[in-house]
Amino acid sequence: MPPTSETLTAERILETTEEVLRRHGPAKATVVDVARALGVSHGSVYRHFRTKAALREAVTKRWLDRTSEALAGIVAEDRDPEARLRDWLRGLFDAKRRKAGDDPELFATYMVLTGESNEAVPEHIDDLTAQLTRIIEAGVAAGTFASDDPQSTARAVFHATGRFHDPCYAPEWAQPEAEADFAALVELVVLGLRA
Amino acid sequence: MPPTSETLTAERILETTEEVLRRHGPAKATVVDVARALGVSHGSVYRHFRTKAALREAVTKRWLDRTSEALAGIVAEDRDPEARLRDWLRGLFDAKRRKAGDDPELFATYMVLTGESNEAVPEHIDDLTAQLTRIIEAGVAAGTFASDDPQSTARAVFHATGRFHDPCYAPEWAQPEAEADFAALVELVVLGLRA
DNA sequence: CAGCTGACAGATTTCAATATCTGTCAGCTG
DNA sequence: CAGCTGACAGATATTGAAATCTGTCAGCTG
Repeated sequence: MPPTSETLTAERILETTEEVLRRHGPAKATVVDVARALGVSHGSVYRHFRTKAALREAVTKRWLDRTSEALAGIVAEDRDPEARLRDWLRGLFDAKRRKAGDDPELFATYMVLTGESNEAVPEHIDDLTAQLTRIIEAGVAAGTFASDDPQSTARAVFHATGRFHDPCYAPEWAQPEAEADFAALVELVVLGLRA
Repeated sequence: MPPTSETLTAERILETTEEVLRRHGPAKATVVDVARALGVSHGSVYRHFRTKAALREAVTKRWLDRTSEALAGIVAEDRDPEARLRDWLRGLFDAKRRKAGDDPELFATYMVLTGESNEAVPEHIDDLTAQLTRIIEAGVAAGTFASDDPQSTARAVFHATGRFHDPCYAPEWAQPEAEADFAALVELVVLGLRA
């Protein structure tokens, strides 16, 4: 829990809200709980976030952004685009699977939060498809990928691999055939992209 | 509603259960309701179905099988495998989208039912991937598709197109970009299959 | 006076009493 | 006597009263 004597900042509220969500779950985590954990009145929390929904959405955005940032490194590298695409898809799958497997309750909590939020998820998907677009553009430039519209192709690749990053499939990720299915799907997608 | 004077048969119970589910929804449709609609005591329903869950699962299976049967025709045709694959994927997408769009409440009801059932959905998926496998095998035989393991490739195609047949994406099917996204995804998949 | 508090109204959630449902079975009926 | 009925026990769902929460704001405090 963060120290209670510093000035109250949006950042500290977000950290504490994450903590309260982890402890109480999405259904029982109240603004009053967050305020109590921070040692302030709940009115002070409303000074930084207009509504409870806005607070939850901000927490959700932070959580999603952590995944995007981890993958941004692969996009920025200067390597064979096909290898980067494979690593990027693998990185996304592993990150999601790890989150879902390591702490299923927390993952379920964020599933509820993303379901509530209208902005956070589309923004996250835009982030990710923008990254994919850059990799595919690099592949087209290098002559290894064929695409007359990298943005649309990136969407197609993102949709095609949904089974291995969309949270609604999280239960399947633990099954033994998941690895082979992932490999087969990536192979199909990469073949479809080749010039 | 079916006539009440005929002998009580599993088939009549299933029809009436569908009717009751359509009218009352999954949460409020009880075995007593079904028995009342049939003009019998609920004990008689339990003579044909051991539990309420078994009754619901049987209704779910019937519903899913109707989709499989509609697509089986395309598999059996004697045409260019690539064209059949395109038609099959289009047929699956259209069938699901129509079900979801025409009667959203009934679709939501069946989403609940499939969520309850442990057998029906995997069986349905096995049905569909078996159909896909036959089309891909035909393509390999004809030399238009490349695959060293049509069954695994069929799974990959099924997974790749999940966004356009998996009910968890039903809300997206009504959006204007769905058509273009579907076309782009089918193109990617077909390119990935070409010999 | 910028930032925090705490009382407040209306909305939401909890909880326990009450009603309904599931699944069984002894016995009725045609 | 094959098939159906309806009463029953335990499980589940509904209901409404009480408790809690959300969001506001007038006023306190450093």
